[in-house]
Amino acid sequence: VTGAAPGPSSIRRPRAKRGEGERLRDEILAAAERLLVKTGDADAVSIRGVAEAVGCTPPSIYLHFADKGELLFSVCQRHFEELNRYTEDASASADDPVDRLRLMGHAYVRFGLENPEAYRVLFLSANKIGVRDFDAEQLMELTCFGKLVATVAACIDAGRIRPGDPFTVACTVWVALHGLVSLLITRPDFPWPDVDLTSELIEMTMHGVLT
Amino acid sequence: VTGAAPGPSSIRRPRAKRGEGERLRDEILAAAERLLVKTGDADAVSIRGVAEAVGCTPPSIYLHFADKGELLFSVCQRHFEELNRYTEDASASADDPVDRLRLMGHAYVRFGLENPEAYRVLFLSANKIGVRDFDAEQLMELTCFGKLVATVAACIDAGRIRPGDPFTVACTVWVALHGLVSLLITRPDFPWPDVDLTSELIEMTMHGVLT
DNA sequence: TGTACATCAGTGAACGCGCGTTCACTGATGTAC
DNA sequence: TGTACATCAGTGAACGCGCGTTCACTGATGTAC
Repeated sequence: VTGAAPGPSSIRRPRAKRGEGERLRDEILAAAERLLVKTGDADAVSIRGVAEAVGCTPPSIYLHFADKGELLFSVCQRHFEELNRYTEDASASADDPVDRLRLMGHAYVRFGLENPEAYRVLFLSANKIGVRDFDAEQLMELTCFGKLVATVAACIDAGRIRPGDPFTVACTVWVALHGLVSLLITRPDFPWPDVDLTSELIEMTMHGVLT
Repeated sequence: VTGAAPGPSSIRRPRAKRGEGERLRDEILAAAERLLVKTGDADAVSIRGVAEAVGCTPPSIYLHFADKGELLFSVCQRHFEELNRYTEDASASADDPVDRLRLMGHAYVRFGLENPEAYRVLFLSANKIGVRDFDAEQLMELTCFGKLVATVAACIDAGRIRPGDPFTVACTVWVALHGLVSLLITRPDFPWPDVDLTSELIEMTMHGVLT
């Protein structure tokens, strides 16, 4: 009633110096990521919302991204890199391939539970982020699936996992882990048992796969 | 250019007879279900879209549903009933509890792959369908999870599955199956191996769990 | 050293669109007297 | 049998909103001569 703020919470950021136009690009990406994580829904992130969060106007975003799809695609790439960091760190800390497999599983689940909205965007929403898709090759690399296959192969070579196609085995392992993360995220209201379900599942998977 | 149709493809349905007002309710539900299955996205189903599909006007929908959330909630209930039919049929055809478990798993996956958009709505989207939630008790019943727990318990009693809490074991089994369905649905572009991954996963799960 | 010009980093206003929902209404059908 | 009235099953028009995107522009900073 007392007419406090002029518009919405529109704090204008200062215009970048001559050579620093790319700085806005980073700020847009960061803001889009924040909003995506906050809402967990690509549809809920709007160009206008991002612009307001950054403190610029909507058209400015088109100086750095062709359209909304390209913006969201870039955000996803960042999330994938974060996931890679999780599993990379985990697998680096063990020499035994079976231990490494276990640790990677735990790291994967931990990434999902600590970044549920990011996980939702990466694996739970339709793969059309805007118009753009990730192709098969990109997916292989980005989802750290390559590392998983290699680790499984090492286990098989060492005679620790029953002989079989490493790729297929890696798929079943990934599938099981993904099921856990996605259900814990989308159905937090389900009366989950009061045990460490992650360990429970990983041990079940291990037992199902080991020699 | 030749001005054929008057509005959009607006074919008006005839008004119901005096006592048959409830018929529109069914038609709305059916149309909403069709649209939901076609788009696979609750956000993409609009009151106006449903109205046009039915052949009535948007306000008519409010004669039968309080708001959009209530409409979508009702559609979900129908899908859950369909899922129950799948698993019911499958489990009825085997006496051995382990066989029954296997069959239920296959039926669950089959439901998901044959009704991907329904599955997406039930298990992949946020659990806020509009404003309404399914509560824990409803979920237990609707997802046919109770049957799964009972079957697992039967397996344990028969000494076929390693001793443990049936509920927890059922969770890990569900989690694994869900992971398969959801990844096959959301990532059809992933270079899945050319094997029956469903059987592969179910056998892995069984091997991980059986005595 | 001065000035015209190019470029960079944006802005302001508007476009047309589809959305959920509300409101006042209409016309057919039944019922009471 | 006639008529006033209630109810049922809707409709038409409008509300205000947020959206992606485009267009013409602006003002500061650098560069060439």
